[in-house]
Amino acid sequence: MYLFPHAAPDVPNGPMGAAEGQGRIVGATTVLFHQGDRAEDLYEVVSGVFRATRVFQDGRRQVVAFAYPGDVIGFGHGDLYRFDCDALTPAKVQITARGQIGDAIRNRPEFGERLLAMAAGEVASMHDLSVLLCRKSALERIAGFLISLATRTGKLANDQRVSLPMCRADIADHLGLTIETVSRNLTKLKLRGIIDLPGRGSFVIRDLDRLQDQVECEQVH
Amino acid sequence: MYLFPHAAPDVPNGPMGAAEGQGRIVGATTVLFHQGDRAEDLYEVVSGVFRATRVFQDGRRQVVAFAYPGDVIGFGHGDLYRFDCDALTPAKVQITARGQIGDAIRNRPEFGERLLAMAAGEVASMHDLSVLLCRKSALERIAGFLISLATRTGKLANDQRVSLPMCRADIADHLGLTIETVSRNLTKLKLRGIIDLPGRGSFVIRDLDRLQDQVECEQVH
DNA sequence: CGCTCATTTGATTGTGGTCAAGTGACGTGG
DNA sequence: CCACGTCACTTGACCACAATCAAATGAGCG
Repeated sequence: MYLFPHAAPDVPNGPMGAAEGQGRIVGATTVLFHQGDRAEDLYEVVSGVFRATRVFQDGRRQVVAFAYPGDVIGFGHGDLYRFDCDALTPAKVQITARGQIGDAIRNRPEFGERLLAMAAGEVASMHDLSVLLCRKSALERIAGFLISLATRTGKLANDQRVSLPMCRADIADHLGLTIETVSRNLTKLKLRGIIDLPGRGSFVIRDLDRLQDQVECEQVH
Repeated sequence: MYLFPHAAPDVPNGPMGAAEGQGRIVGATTVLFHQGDRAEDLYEVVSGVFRATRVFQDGRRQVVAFAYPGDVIGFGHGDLYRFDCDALTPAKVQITARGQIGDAIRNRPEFGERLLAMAAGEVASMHDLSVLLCRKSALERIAGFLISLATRTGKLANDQRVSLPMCRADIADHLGLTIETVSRNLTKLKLRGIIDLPGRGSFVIRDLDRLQDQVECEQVH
């Protein structure tokens, strides 16, 4: 679909190349598209954070992913977008019409390779999400989530303030938990001195080793 | 990674095209590759069913996916495979060296487009998995799993016998449940007359409508 | 200040996990 | 052919963790 973590570093001109697309500045809460809209564009996040949400008939919600700079949104849909996407912060996106992609691949095959590599990264990140969702304890999921946020913002170290632009409900719907459980376990991590919660929109890792110990479900090999 | 459901119908020569690769027949329990092996090949499932498994330090296991004919395995890894993959049944696979992919894209850009479409399908199926894992009740997950199996084998109808080549432990590790819970809920569906369990390796949908009612978490729109 | 909304905290319930025993299918060897 | 062993699965009893219901606290803003 859309999330290509860490594509940015080696993609100075953006994954689409500098030629395509136009930068667009959007405010917080701006909706890029709705579930069911015709899927006409790809969006590369230049700055800010976006949220991809699926809503179900019974009111349940799943936050499929959060998109950070370097991630690409809009890939992996059919004719219609499969989820809502809106901005959690003021943001900037680079837009590429999907219709141009076929042409672009034909004209510059290396572009196709790059897209493919991004798709592979996307698949890998969905794997990680499914592992997170399979982890039994709420504490493990939350610790894993915090680590993934810190990693993606390049702040996986002690005493760095990491922005937490999504609300508890978003975290809960992302991890398959309730807001109460998220809150309780964040508090638990804080009481243990592992993290700090200096206010609404951020957290600080105080003891990275112990935070990683919570996520003991690391892969063998 | 690897799962491109329903790619087969419109891909008569296999996703790699008839030219590449060689068919290979393997027996049940054959291991295609291990987690950590150098990721050198793509495998297209021609017949049979494969299982992709991640194992964690603490012994927990996740069955990331089951691969059916038309699905492709080995995509979306970095240098190393990210999971084990073995056959659940006697099977046949079509092998393409990953090293040839770059060349193939450069020479035949439409090949790149096709791979990209497959990757998109793969991402979509991982979305579905994450929805399945987020669904609250065990019954919903199992009902959803049964429906997805029936769909992928083209037997989504009443009174059709659907093969169930994976054991309870595989299902449990795929859905984030325990074997006992899987067993109990299969029994529950059977007692309600929704499915039949005519023996080890298969099930029969007796009341498709009610089975789908169990999975009421359908998407809006 | 007082409203609203997000978050936290508390009390209770319920689903699914855990531990344990029992059943059934299948294969082998006496 | 049947006894036995093994393995997968089922069933049962109990318990823990997270969901639910409910109330309190805190932050942001008019």
